[in-house]
Amino acid sequence: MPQTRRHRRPEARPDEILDAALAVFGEQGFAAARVEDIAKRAGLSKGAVYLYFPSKDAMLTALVEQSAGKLARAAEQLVAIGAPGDPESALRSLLRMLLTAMSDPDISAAPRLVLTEAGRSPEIAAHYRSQVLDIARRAMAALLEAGIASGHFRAVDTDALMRLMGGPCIAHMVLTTIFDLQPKQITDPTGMADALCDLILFGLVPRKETA
Amino acid sequence: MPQTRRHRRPEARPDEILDAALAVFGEQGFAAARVEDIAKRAGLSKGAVYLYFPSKDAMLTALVEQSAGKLARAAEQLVAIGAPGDPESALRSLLRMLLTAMSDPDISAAPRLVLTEAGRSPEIAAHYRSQVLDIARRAMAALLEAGIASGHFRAVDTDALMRLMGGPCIAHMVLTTIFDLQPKQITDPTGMADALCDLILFGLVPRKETA
DNA sequence: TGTTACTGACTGACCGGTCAGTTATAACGA
DNA sequence: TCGTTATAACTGACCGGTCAGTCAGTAACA
Repeated sequence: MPQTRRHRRPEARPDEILDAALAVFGEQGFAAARVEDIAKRAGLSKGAVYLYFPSKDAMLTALVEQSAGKLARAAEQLVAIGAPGDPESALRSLLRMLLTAMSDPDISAAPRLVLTEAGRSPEIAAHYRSQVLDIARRAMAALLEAGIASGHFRAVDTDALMRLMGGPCIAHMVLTTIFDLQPKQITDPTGMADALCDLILFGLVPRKETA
Repeated sequence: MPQTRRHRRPEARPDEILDAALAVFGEQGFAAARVEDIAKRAGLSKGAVYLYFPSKDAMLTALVEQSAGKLARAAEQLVAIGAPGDPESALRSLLRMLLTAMSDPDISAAPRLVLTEAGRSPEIAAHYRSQVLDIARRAMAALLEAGIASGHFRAVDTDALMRLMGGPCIAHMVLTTIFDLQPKQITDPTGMADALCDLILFGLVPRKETA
């Protein structure tokens, strides 16, 4: 008798299958991924997978939904962080959190998958847009407006700021995980976040006021 | 007799096929794209495509190589732009050029394809990295170092700056073409480039020196 | 004995790649 | 000018492999 019992926690199957699916989709892309490989990785046969999901497409949808939910919750926390009267450190926390997340292959796998599959599937794009991007944008807008109101920030365009903050996070993910281009000097994500934060706050041009 | 002559410029076929391939790969992704659809779009039958390319993979490779060549040449021009003693406007030109390119679906189609397929194909990733990213990084490093040497810029990390400048361009491409998220206030790419440039140069925190 | 969870052989559709055959044009000779 | 031959360019039916999805059967429990 094998030590792994067959009837052990069948209610955990969907999540186990989704974990496996995320790994395989991430490695091969959705179209090239084989359902049998996902099943193998989850310790099941192909047929068993179809007891829990009606189709391969449904696995991708469930995966995206799950990951969008997690990120949406994280984004809401960030809105809460933006509440106190120190927008500069709120911005720093936000960047640190985002870059740390993007540096972790386990966390960034789902967004990366969305990035590569959203072009092919409008509903995935729309879902992610409404569940993640819009929320992130609102969080940033709140942070920015609070900063402007308190005089800490200049009055700049929200979309420009969204691209300036979100862009480096996407770039970091793309450069590190897809092109294997590691930063030379700054190796940890927190350091990179701080360097970016410093640039975003104080700009490239030196200030004459200080000393 | 049909007005389209069969023997009309057969030497143009490879480029016509690549144009069609770029469109179809861009819409469906490489794996899901059908060679027959590419052939149809190029006004040929499937068999004819195989007179010019040995395999579907070869089409993708040729496509990436072609586009990488174009971008590499553009990047070299940008190094030349960085030469004069005004690094601020060089940076502005660079950002304008990149964002304008990323806003044009015809131009951004190839980088977008690389973005979605590089994860699955190490050789594409390596090729693009060496032919495009490394050159872009060198161009930015040259620009930054000139700016620092002349006292126009603070001494910041090259990789951080690369992410800060390249990131918004990638973000712009991803947000506009994949998620269909247009900026609210700033609609043209030049305006967005200028807004970003202003932020990158002068930062979010207001300066006390001026008035 | 019944039920739940699962297996893996199988089916059918799809698609990359091949190739025997077709067509349009050119080249040539009378 | 008109057959005849040669050939470059192309077609589309077909082959073979792959894989999503099915289902009859099996093993492990209660």
